[in-house]
Amino acid sequence: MKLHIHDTLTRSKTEFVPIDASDVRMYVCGPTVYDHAHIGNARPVVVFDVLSRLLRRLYSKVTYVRNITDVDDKINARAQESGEDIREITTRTTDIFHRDMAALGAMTPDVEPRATDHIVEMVRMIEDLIAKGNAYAEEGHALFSVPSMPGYGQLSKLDKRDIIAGARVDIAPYKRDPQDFVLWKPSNDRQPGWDSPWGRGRPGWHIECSAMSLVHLGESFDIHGGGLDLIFPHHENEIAQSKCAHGAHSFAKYWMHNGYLMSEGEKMSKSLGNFYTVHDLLEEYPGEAIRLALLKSHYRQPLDFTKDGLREAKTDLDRFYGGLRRHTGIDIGPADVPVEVLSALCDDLNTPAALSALHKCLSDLNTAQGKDLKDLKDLKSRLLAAGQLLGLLTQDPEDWFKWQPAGRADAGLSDAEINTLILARTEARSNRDFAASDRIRDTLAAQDVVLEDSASGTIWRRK
RNA sequence: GGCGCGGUGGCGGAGAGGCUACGCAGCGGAUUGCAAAUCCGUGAACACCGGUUCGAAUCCGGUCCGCGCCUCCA
Repeated sequence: MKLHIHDTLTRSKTEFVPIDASDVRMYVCGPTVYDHAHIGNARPVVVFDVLSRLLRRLYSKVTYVRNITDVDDKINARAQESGEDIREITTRTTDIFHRDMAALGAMTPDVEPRATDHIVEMVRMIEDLIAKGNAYAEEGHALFSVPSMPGYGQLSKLDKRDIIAGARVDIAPYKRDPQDFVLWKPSNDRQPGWDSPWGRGRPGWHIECSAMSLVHLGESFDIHGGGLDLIFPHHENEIAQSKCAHGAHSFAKYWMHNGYLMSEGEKMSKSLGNFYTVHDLLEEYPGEAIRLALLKSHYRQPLDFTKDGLREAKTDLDRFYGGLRRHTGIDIGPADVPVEVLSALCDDLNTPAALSALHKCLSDLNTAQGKDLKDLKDLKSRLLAAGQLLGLLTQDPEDWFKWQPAGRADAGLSDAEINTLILARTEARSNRDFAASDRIRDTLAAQDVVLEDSASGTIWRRK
């Protein structure tokens, strides 16, 4: 099946044709590790995780690179405030990021390069740009000369006048042109720095991604992804650096950007305090519910992330896992992903349409009572295969229903206590003592434990 | 000011010139000791004003509302 994606360069949906079908290469901008990832950081991780899963289904080999930015002035500022060592901040934050993203069901990228491991390549690239006349050194800085690149501004569709008119600060004296941007800047003794032809310093923001994509994917690769907010200046400048260094036909063939996030109807901002970190949300909700809440809208649409939406996503998953739990005894076999799911994803990653098809799979399974075993096995296998492609429905239903929030003040009833109460209730029911039976059910309900009676016994779940 | 995105039923959210998804919630029914779960059925929408068209939620123009970006520092 042919994959179509929306390319930011042309602002239109186009057929995806890989440069090399035997190795599809994708680069996505990863986090700057100075603080916990918020839900806005999680969106591109989840979106491009789905894309990488889809690509792996369509092509024999995929190389997915997502970097860690561990040198940045925001990190330096954090170290200044807290007194914590920069290395400690970046290591600790990276570990938490890994755990949080794993909880969202995001697979580890094939390569996760760190900026500080690629300083040599960055310096080499800057030297190359200077040698080619696309950059210059001035007062300990190295700067990219924007007028040296004829097509600058193609990704963001900004022209020179707009960029200068929009500049929010006075133009630094070491710039030859107001649009020029920093490739390398000098560091003082308290700032991290590396020796370079321009003195001890550190890289500018954009050069790292140009250098890391070069090392791990080559001069040309297929897809470059990230959030909408990175189009300008970050991606525009990456294009400038890489194309000037390696030729007009080099660098990313397609650009994909996910839409921005709002939170509870307002734009996310620290002053409003409506800033959900993934880490905090995971204290209250299963990671899979967060993932589903993100995938319920199309990746390019604006998304208003709310607790209500999260609760709804959890309810959706209760239904899916409920269906699976009812068929626990049915083994699964190899199954094709339903064509509706695959075609939805191949249409520019239309996850809402794919989820709609996933619900159809569930209905098919739920209405299959009385059908023979082979049908049930097929239906269950198809549902799970479809879920797998979306990174959903990957856990044991029992684990899903027994999950309880880590952030809860009182731990509630243990599994064993619940089972004991259910046993007592079953005894009461067999004596037709429904008053006692209902009392026990009310007790459990007060602890957010819901019972379901069936011919084969009573099962329970936490709400 | 410049560039760009969006406004769909009570809610979430696809689609996109005639076939009007899907989910949650609601309502009616089946089932159940009663529930829960499940199943069956069901009402309900395309921000506003013009235009194009046999036909517009979908295309065009305008209005209103919400949001993003406008380098290096923050």
